[in-house]
Amino acid sequence: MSKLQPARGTRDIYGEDARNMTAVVDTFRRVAGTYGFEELATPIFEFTEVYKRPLGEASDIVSKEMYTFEDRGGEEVTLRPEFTAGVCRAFISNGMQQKLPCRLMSHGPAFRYERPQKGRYRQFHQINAELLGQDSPEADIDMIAMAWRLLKDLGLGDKVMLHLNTLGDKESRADYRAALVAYFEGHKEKLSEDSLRRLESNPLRILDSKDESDKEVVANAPKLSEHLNDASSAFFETVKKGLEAVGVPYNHDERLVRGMDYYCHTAFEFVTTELGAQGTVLGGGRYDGLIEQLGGPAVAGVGWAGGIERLAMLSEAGGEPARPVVIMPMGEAGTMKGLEVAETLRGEGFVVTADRSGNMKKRMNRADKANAAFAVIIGDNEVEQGVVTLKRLDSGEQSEVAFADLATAIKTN
RNA sequence: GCGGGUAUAGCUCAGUUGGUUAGAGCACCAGAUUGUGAUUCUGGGGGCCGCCGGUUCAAAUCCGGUUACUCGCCCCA
Repeated sequence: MSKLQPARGTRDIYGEDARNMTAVVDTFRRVAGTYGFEELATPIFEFTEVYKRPLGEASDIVSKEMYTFEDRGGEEVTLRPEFTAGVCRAFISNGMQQKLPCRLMSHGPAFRYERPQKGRYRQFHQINAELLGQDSPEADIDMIAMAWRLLKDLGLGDKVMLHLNTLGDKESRADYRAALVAYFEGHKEKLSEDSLRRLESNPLRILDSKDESDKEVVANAPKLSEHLNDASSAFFETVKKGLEAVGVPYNHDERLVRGMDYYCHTAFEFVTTELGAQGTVLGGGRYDGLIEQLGGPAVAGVGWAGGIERLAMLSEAGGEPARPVVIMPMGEAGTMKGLEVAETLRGEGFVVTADRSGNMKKRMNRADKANAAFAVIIGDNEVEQGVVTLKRLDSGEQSEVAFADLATAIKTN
């Protein structure tokens, strides 16, 4: 057992995992591209202020979830825990409000100092899409439709379910929050210890508590849908109608909430039951107050982020790598000719590697393990005659082929 | 930060009521075949039994601690 391990909550990604994750990102790029999104790569760390300001000093998030450091120049910096704040900062920094709307896609690592679990790492990877500068419900529909198309393209149409809710506008939210707190205050004796704390810090979170006694209390709690003002319910109705129009199945989940108060209207999550407690595979919503809170103009925003590891685990979209052609030169002349032949074949689009060490048996053995389709043997005999010995590894049959005919012979075999 | 489970070879795992040189399969290396693989046969390398301490004549095995992994809780921007 080696003592050299990656740091807690981090891991090396290679082989099948790497292929699956790459496939998720490739699919994301292609799909988001068809919705007019362009790439924005922000730094993976920012001044701590960028992440801290929208959250409020005292929250658990700031105090125990962020990777925060003081750098050598004495600056407080934080490894990005999510994409949205950094994207909004980039939007402000680069004056992007000059050409609204902005459709921005990003992907890469993010960091949270948490206890690792299945599908939850300290360094994890996300795909992220933000649509800035559209405050109409149709923008929300576009975003959800795009997420749904991505999930379907990843083969997850049957494995995930869309949970949808509205948080209403500022006024509706404040109204509801007050009603909710009043209700829970009257049922304190039945609430769990955790929820009593939440009553102070984040009452909406009591709604998705996993405690059985809490669930009983929640069942009769006032509903947000009963506290929506006209504008808010009209907004939500449009979103629902739009989803039906574009064929995205959804489930109105009144317990789906967001804690931070820059969120408004649409909140959604695509959830699977196949990943234990970490069922959310992609989630997002509308955050019209965020950019202003960061010190920018009043620009509306709606976006989502998806966990690449979780999506990759479910979809296994990576497939197998292309089968290589392995060059096996024998002798000096063969080695030189082998270099030349390899380059020619690569130019034709083949995956070509060379195995120049060991006896023929070893080389064949390695070629077999590499899942090679062909072995190309080039010895002194072959060089003299201007041919190679081409062996098809699946059948074991082999024949001599002129240099000039090699690419064609491989293609047609 | 809090609770449960697990820790034996590169991987997956056996290992009896504590008992003498700790096993298997797969993988790896070599040979049978010095220019022909995947099948077969023969042989081989590899383990401080996570770590530290305790009980005992004796610990992979029992006890305590610790670390890592894992499942859940908190949190989830």
